[in-house]
Amino acid sequence: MTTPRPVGADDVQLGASSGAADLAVVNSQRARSELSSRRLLESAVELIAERGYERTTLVAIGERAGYSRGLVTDRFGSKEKLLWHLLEHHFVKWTEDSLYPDLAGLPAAAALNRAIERTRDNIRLAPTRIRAVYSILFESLVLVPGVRERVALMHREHRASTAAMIAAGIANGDVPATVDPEAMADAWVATFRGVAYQWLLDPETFQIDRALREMSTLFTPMLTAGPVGGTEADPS
Amino acid sequence: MTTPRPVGADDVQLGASSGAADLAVVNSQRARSELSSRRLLESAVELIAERGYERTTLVAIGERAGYSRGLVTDRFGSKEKLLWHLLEHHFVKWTEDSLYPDLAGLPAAAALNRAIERTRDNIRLAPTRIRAVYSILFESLVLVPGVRERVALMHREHRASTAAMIAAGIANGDVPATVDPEAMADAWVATFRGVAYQWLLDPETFQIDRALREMSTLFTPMLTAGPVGGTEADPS
DNA sequence: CTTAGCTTGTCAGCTGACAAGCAAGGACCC
DNA sequence: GGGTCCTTGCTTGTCAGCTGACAAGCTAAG
Repeated sequence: MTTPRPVGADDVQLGASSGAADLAVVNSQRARSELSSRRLLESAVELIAERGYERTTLVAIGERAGYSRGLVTDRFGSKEKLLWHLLEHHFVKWTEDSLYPDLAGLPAAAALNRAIERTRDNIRLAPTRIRAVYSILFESLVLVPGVRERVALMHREHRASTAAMIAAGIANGDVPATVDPEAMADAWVATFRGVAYQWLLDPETFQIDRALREMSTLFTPMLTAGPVGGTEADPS
Repeated sequence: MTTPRPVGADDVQLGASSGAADLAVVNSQRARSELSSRRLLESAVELIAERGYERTTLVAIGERAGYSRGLVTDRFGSKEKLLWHLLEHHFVKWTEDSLYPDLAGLPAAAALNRAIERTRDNIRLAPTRIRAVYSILFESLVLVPGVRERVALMHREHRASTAAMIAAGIANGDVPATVDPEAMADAWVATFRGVAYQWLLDPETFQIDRALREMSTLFTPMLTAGPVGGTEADPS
């Protein structure tokens, strides 16, 4: 038995598949374990995207990755630790390291539109990963309490930072003073999650691009201090 | 063994607890079975609201209702059939028989505000039942495929009827012609679901009343053909 | 030879389903 | 009205399938 040596946050670059290197058999032990860890994570993400976390079996993860059923436990310690790894790595880290910096300094309306664009790009580029993330977010409602609390905290922070952004916009006149920052942040995050929910629920029928566009149509005027109270109804 | 005799849709009026009758021991067999069915459904709803469907055990349902573990299967046939019963009874039936008629004939903006009010009332009056329903909606993403398809269908219909309502509003001038009915319906349903999600996720912190109010603030102007493009910014 | 990577054997806990059985209700007959 | 017997409501015994965890062991790297 190998001592459970949890994969560090930066051991693995999931999604950045190094392509041909997979076959150029570098048999160094370090390389082997990195490869297998990456494959395990990929399998896990795929399976979670397909059927959620609870219905995903360690056996299934191992087999799809081309290994045995025991490797996941050996690598990550337990199934739940794997979940935490995915949660922190794919969601929290992405939000904090990639999304937030990208929005920094933008006026509120522009920032929210940028967030929409980023989401659309992500869905186009890595739909499986996004599905897996959202799957976990929704499933967290009925998982181990700890996970739900973590996700709840993420959302609290997300609402808070959105509200802060809107409040800043009010302070320097970009956003109408009639807006309630916290309430608006509630609605913003809600719409985002609801769009994701419907997409997961019914990928074939629900047109997520249209829905994201509509979000922009809906929120932009509310966050824009129009020249004189225009609904932008008549740009002709 | 008793032949599995599934409870008919109108055998049981869940929630309409007849109060004192519980103790006024009417030992008629018919009365006994109605009482036990009602109690079983109540327990199931409570437990699903607390921990979701999959983590709810037949043993737990029976025990909480004051019966044995075997009764649920005997009454409903299987755990999954119980789920279907709740789904059709609590959600579909409520929407079609109670909500839709209530909105009929109202202008779009008024109808949507009425839907918000109804939701708020429901949450105040029967929070547990509402939590259970939403729990099932979100959990359906990772349940037996059949359930998910049913829920997806419900949402398709819900979007369609919302879009139709908006389109009708455009036709008779209540709603600005710039609005895209389908896209608006997408966003509307999305916001509703996202508000519910955050409420389930974090009941203590998320202020659902505020969020519902903000939904109104957000959608009402978009669905109202203002006198002359007013954002309703200044009602003073 | 030592250690790391990975596999396989094995086990225990849980859960839903089903069948057999018990006790109380209720209809029918006298 | 009271006794008999069938029916209904409910319980308990039991089982099989699944799954995550752990330990021992094999193979190849170093």
